[in-house]
Amino acid sequence: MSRPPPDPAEPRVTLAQVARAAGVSEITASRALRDAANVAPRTLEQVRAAARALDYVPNRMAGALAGGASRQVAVVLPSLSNSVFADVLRGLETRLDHAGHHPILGVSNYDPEQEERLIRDLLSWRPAGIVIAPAASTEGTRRMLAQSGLPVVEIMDIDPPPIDTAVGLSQRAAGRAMAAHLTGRGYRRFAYLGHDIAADPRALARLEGLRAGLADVRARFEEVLTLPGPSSVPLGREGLAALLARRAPGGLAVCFSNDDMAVGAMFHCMAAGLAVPGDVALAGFNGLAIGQALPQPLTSIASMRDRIGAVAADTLLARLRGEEPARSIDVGFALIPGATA
Amino acid sequence: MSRPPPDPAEPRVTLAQVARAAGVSEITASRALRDAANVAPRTLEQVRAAARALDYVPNRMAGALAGGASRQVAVVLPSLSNSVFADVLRGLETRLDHAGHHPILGVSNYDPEQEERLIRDLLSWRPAGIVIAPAASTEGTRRMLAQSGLPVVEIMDIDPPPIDTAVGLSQRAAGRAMAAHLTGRGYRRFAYLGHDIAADPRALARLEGLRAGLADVRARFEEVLTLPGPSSVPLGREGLAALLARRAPGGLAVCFSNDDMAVGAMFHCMAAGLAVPGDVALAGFNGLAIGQALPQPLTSIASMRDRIGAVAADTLLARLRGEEPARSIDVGFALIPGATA
DNA sequence: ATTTTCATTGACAGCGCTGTCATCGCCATG
DNA sequence: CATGGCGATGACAGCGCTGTCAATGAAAAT
Repeated sequence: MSRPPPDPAEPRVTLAQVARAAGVSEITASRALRDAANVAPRTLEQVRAAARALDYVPNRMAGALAGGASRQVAVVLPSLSNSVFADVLRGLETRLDHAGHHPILGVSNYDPEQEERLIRDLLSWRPAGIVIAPAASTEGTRRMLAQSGLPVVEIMDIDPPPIDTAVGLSQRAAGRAMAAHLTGRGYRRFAYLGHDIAADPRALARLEGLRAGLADVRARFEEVLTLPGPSSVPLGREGLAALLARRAPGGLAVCFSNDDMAVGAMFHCMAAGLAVPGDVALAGFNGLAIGQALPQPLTSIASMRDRIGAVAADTLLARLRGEEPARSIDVGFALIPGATA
Repeated sequence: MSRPPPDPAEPRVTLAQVARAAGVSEITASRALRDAANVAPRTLEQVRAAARALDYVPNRMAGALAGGASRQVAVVLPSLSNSVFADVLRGLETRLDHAGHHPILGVSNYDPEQEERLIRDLLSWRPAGIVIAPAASTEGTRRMLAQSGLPVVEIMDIDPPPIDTAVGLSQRAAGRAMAAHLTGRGYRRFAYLGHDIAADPRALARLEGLRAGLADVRARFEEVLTLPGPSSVPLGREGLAALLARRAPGGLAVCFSNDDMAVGAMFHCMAAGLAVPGDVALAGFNGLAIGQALPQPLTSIASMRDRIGAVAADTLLARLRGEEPARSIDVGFALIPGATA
């Protein structure tokens, strides 16, 4: 059982070798392997055969350096802890891959400093563009992105003025829509339960939308509780337990920063024998599959995350082709009435 | 509201300009910005100041081409649909980032052809190494990886003979452990409910482990049901409903390919008024947070996914430093007794 | 038959950086 | 005071590829 030799003098096959084997010049081989235009069919075949025979793997770094665009796309996400950004990433990767592009990934953990450093690092790979779900970005970050001269697609929220292009939904409008739904159903007592909001500008925007919506009917949150740490099922479960230790349930509608929190809250109600929505009403956000598979489907707002990823990729690719897509693309959201509020 | 000028003649700052501004040669500037060794403190400061003043962003493609290693790591995952690989990716990214490396991501969708194409593509970026959670890999894939001369870390399962290095757990042993747990608790009727198994070699390995464990007490699955599509909460819910349309629940223990399926099944039981584990016992796999936050914690096996990602990264980095870590690293697993079986 | 056109091919330079080796002082040593 | 050693710096070449423009020859046009 010996490890394959680390191949210290690794003599990688180069384009020059392929060209020699095919009996043509380097540049002709290069063209044959790319455009295929302006190359005689016979030559084309020879070059392809030689490449195949030698197991040639092009060196795209050299290619990108020499002239072509890089075909790598920097992707900066604030988190991979719940499925939200995993969904976005999936949509992104699929579409980029189809176009022969690949994501270089960075996760900022909602830390503006880390985000800035990350962007600086990723930019040094000279990507063709950048897709970012911003944390509370620093001024330096914005300047760097603007000055990079690259297409920049900011995803998730379309309300803040984009540096270049935005793809997502109006987080604020989503918040308002949920508030309207809840007040429309007759609820008059409200609480908010979220993860650490300071770091997550979109959760904050939704909260503000909720507040604005409640204010429309002169209602307000009795309590806004934010817990440290990323949103998660256990956090929602613990959170609701803590909240209900202080507040009478009767007719209280609780809004969550994310479906996973709401699902955890639902579990608490099940375990504590509380009727939903009779004793407590629960409203989530994102329309995750898990919420819809609950015995009672969760009241939520579908956020079409894979769509955001896909559209972000398409928008970026369009800009790379020199087109001028809209500065701001609203992929919308949909209220899911569910049965928990 | 005008888009920032696409900067057609984008004159990016180069090392040469920094060197000129600092009044030193290119190579000295290069050294100052990297090693900092063998550079006079005064020169060092001048170069750094110049770089800062010019907003210099190094071009690592050129750097990698010229000599240094690439500091990009190809990462190939079969899916991002459930949190399993998102967790792994998170662990990977964190550790790689700390070491100044970045993942280039590819998702194979459990398709061997796509996986092979993906690897070919990613290899053309001349990464420093590759981390892969293999689908049912083709012979071509294995050859390509072996001949690449790069460190290759295969993650998730340590049973198949690794091309180079493996980090994960014994999927088969995990299956056996669960079987032993269930038979030990007295269950004698068993069923298996999974997602499309043909494409997922690890789920298959676990199933075989389960079978082997059951065989130890002369038991076997009454039914092995695999549903098309990736594992998900709704799929588990529908799946159990379908299964119980054919099988009497009384004392049946159902094993799932993943916790999300089991959680869906739990929801079905709640909705259908079935007692768990009285009428049906449920056993998942992976120890996802959601399963543990259920009113009754799910019987499962914790698979330490972020740990796998972190260890995979560390192993790769160690190989890049020229060390010789073990060929196979077992991060283990832990049975979670839970309360559903 | 002569000129024009076009498809095909190649020579050359250079992308931005780093490894290698040479050079230059300056200091400590005898 | 001569010598060796060493820290600091730079010249040069080249990583593997592609854009640009020129050269070639054969087909098309006159």
